[in-house]
Amino acid sequence: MRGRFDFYPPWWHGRFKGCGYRITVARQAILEILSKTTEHLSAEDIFLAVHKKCPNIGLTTVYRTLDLLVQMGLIYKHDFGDGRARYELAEGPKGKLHHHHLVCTKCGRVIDYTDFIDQEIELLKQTEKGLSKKFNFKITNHLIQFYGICEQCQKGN
Amino acid sequence: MRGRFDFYPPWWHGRFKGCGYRITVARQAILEILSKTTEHLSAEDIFLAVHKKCPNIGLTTVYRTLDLLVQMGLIYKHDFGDGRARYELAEGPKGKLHHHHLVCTKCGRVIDYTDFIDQEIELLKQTEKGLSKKFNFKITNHLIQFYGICEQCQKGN
DNA sequence: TAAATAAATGAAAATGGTTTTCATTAACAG
DNA sequence: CTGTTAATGAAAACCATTTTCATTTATTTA
Repeated sequence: MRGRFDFYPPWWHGRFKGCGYRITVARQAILEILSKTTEHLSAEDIFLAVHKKCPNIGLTTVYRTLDLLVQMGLIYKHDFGDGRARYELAEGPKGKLHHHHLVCTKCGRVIDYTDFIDQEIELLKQTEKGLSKKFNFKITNHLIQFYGICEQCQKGN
Repeated sequence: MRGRFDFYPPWWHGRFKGCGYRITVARQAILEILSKTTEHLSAEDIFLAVHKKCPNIGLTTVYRTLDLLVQMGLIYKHDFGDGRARYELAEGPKGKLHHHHLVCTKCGRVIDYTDFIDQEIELLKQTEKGLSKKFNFKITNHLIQFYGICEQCQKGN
């Protein structure tokens, strides 16, 4: 049975129209993949997932689409130090909790956490203010990440 | 005129000996370059600088030496998002102030800052403790970085 | 001090994620 | 439906970094 909103176009259509971008099969497929996972997918991950449904979509298009989505602010591009970029939906129609990441340096697992975010934000705000003033540096962004060994890797192997 | 300590081997010799590593011309040259700059040099920067004095030292050796130095904890390897790793001496014989970085997303300039570090460290400590407990994650490292536009880039160009 | 040995090195090739090129296809305004 | 132009796919290019392998060199041993 169809949900109540299935007759309306996906929420991101407006964003595309507003920017003059075309809504293509590839772009819809890629956004669909990203909106159906909580993982941090690499370009290749996304390519493989998209490929199952649309085998004619190439890796190049995946990269180009991801760049576009990052530039539009629809997704985040992360570097967890494993030599490949990872992507994550920035927000859904309902919005999404701001979070930071715990990265396991052994298996590469990434854990999102929202705890302590308030304190972090507070500190960041103060630091940003101080640094902006002292160095006359206009801060637009920050990166906080913790590295270590996850539960699983501490136990077996 | 020679300084008082020029007759003693450089302070890192002990570290090498202790680990069973050999003290070679290339390693000394690379460490010398790194200890004479406050900049965040890329492997190629270092290769070029070393090349002036010792044209026979190859880029491969620079990469290998940098890996070794990182592993020994003598230098830090940073990723400021410009597609190449950057290296910085971790500490001198007198030690070095712990600092974080402000990265200009326009020109790539990196500013070290030590201000607010105490508060940051305090927050990090608390956060690490909380996260370790909640996720049973053994945190070994963290990354804090601010991005924005530097003074020069705000003005001209 | 000279020979032995194992680590370190240089040059060239390989790797691998990402970007560019260019001819073709498809979205969508009219 | 048709023309315009953005979007695309395939292949090649890119570029920082790593690997291979034969040679050199720092250090050990005799």
